[in-house]
Amino acid sequence: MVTTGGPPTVETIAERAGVSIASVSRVLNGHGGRPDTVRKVERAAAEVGYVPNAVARSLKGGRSMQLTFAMQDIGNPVYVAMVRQIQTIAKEAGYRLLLHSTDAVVEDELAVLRSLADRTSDGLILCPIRITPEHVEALSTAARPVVVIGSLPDGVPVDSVRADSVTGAELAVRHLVETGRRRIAFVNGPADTVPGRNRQRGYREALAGCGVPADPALVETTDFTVEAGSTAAHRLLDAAPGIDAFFCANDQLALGAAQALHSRELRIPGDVAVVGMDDTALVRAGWPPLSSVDLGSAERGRIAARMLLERISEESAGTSEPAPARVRTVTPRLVVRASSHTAEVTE
Amino acid sequence: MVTTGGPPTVETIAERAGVSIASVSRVLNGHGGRPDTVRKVERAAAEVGYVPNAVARSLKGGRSMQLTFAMQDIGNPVYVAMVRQIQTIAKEAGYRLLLHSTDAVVEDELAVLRSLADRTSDGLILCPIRITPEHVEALSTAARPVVVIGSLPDGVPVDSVRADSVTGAELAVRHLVETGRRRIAFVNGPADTVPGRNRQRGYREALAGCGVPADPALVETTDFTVEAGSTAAHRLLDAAPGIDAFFCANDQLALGAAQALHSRELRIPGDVAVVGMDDTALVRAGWPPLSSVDLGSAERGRIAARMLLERISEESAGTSEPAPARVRTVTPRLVVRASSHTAEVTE
DNA sequence: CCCGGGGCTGGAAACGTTTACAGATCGCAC
DNA sequence: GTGCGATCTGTAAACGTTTCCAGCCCCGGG
Repeated sequence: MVTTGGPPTVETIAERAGVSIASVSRVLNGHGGRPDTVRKVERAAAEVGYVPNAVARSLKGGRSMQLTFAMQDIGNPVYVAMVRQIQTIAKEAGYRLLLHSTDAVVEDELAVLRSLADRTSDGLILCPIRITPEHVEALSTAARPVVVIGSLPDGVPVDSVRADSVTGAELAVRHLVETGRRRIAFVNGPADTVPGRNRQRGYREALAGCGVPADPALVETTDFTVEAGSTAAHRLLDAAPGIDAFFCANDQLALGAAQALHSRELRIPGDVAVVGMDDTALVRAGWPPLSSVDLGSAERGRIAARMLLERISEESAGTSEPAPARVRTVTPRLVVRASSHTAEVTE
Repeated sequence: MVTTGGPPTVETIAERAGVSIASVSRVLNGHGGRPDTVRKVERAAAEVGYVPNAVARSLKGGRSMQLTFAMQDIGNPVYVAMVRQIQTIAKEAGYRLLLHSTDAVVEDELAVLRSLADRTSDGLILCPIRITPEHVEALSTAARPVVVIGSLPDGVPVDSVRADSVTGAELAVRHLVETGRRRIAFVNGPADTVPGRNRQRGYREALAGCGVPADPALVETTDFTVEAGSTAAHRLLDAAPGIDAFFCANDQLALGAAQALHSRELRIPGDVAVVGMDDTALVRAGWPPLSSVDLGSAERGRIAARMLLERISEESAGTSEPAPARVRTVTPRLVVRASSHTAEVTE
């Protein structure tokens, strides 16, 4: 009476093969069995097209073989790069990947963290844009291993992998100064975010380090989009004469700045150099190809995924004391392309 | 003795509240109960920070509340647009989203289809790049509802939502002809894919319809990337004199063509017009902003998600006969921007 | 006072799998 | 032939939830 219409289960196979469900399970998981038992079970399983119910398996085993990646908006190429790496590593290890766009809603991020307790996911990679006290609380009490891509306050017992935007910004500014630029404008993203603050700091410190005077009129703060970049660049060009370079906190902003320059018939890099940040696929979209600081998005994704898997296996190995939180920092790398050459050169 | 170290379960709450697990479940699902029972249970649940085990719930209920989206590569902005819509709709309906990159490996696509039987996912949205007989077989016997984004042979009992690339290509070519272009080159993606074939057909038919002679020397076939677009454009410009427009089967290809033109100091659209396809976020990345045919990626994603949810609820409503396969076609829309204006105009 | 009925409640089964345990089977050496 | 060990097998429990069903309580009407 197991031969109902539903999909085949171990019981269906057991009946067909004339053995117990325990034997079916053992054979199917390669845990031994007499040769003829193995044969009968495998045959029956193939005949009915048996596929194990992963949900039941998860319930028994306590592991869902799913990882979650939560970021604000998959539209951002930086997150796309991360998703790619994470997905690849997850797949290799036999995990599926759950995607979560939080739209930068704090409440959503917290909901994701809390829902770790529902056993749906074995671990979480989170890219928070801001860290509130609630985040710290939720991270500390997370029901499953979490890896944060971004910077965390000291003392939060959670692994993290961070970019070094300060150094990254310095790389860009120094490069511009070294190639003869002096009036270097800075188009930044929202200043109340961690990346925003750090990139601003790197910009200032590099200028100071190079002995170039800082001019507040050369800094604009706006959203991380192409349109915002264009608008900001226009504003800067109107207000501050003599700008010979744009350093932008983001490739999107840099593309926007490049458009503003084009529409004013200014030449890149002849009249004005442009350097972006993140080194996303977008650098090859515009003209000329965009110099950009690679903050290691792909690498951060890869490292985060590896760290998470490691935590998960540590956890299931049941070591008494959990290892202390690990922090990895990825070193930035400046990629010079035509948009910041001294003379106009095809890359 | 339920008070073990593990996470709280209905049993933990039942003990604490002095009621049975059945009552706990009922209260927590809002299925009535005496006021004081409700109070006790809710209080106990709050005290221990109870979160229901979604896996157990799935096992009992037969639904995982997860949808799967499988495409070749999340790096493609077209898929990003789809993911966004799908994720939004899934979330609204209480579903989580599983992502699957198949890297265009047929075997992977089939594996995804077959794994629908493992109960992990309640439905699948699939973007196949090619349809093999194995696909047809696997689609017909899929264990869960599937919606295909793309074109399916007649008779496959699966919902699908398709773009109309033929008409889309015609829109682009007609627009170019109407604005005075005569030597219209075509940079296509791989010709052995459905979109590749259809875009080629649209190009040819539009030319014929407009009375413009077709010249095989004006057509290049390559991969769907920026670099390939640039290379192909260079080849065409070398081989076929007098080209005054590029129609590209893809925004990436169009950006590549634009770069080739820039590096040859040809003006867009003054000397050569450029029109892309898909109307992705990339159209605003280059300069000038790119005209493009919107094939409705976002809309296709949205429709596919809705269709899938509808199928799922039909299925669980247990209607005797499944409704026949639905096919929806999204009508393309030409978005004219500066890259194909008759005279150079800032958008 | 007794009976009937409506709403709550608790016990138990079910979803499909893995696995501990005990019992069966086998081969082999004595 | 007997005893022993190793290997395999089947029964049953467990994972955490929802839900069927029977029984209970309480209340109102006769």
